[in-house]
Amino acid sequence: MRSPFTAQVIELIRAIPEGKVATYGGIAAMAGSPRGARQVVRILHTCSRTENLPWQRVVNREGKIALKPFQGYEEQQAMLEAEGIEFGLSSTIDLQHFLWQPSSEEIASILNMAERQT
DNA sequence: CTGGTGACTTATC
DNA sequence: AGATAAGCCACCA
Repeated sequence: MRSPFTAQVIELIRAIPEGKVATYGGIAAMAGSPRGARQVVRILHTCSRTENLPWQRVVNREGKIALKPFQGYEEQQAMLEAEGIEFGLSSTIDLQHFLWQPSSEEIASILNMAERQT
């Protein structure tokens, strides 16, 4: 049994389309907790393996990979590039082009889906 | 209950 | 641009 917030975050991450990325804070905000970026981190830690999450599509607010080089940075970059996401000179993703920005209706639909799963 | 912990974010220098 | 500090909050021991 997960908290509603956790279930919502998981569904939101699952809903990130291929070729797009989302930010930690953005996911948290969609799940109703604008300051909950660290919760998203924790959920990725605990659920990325077991929940089949596209964890590579979550980056920090600068559009950069948050992982340390020894934690899988290269793996993440490779997966994103394979989806068509481009990295700039300083390994930065252009959020203007690649940030996932669902409509409020989409978000509501996803959150609804999370609710059904409990 | 208390304190520690993050793949974060914001403010400040 | 880079470093530092403080804020953040659900979870866990």
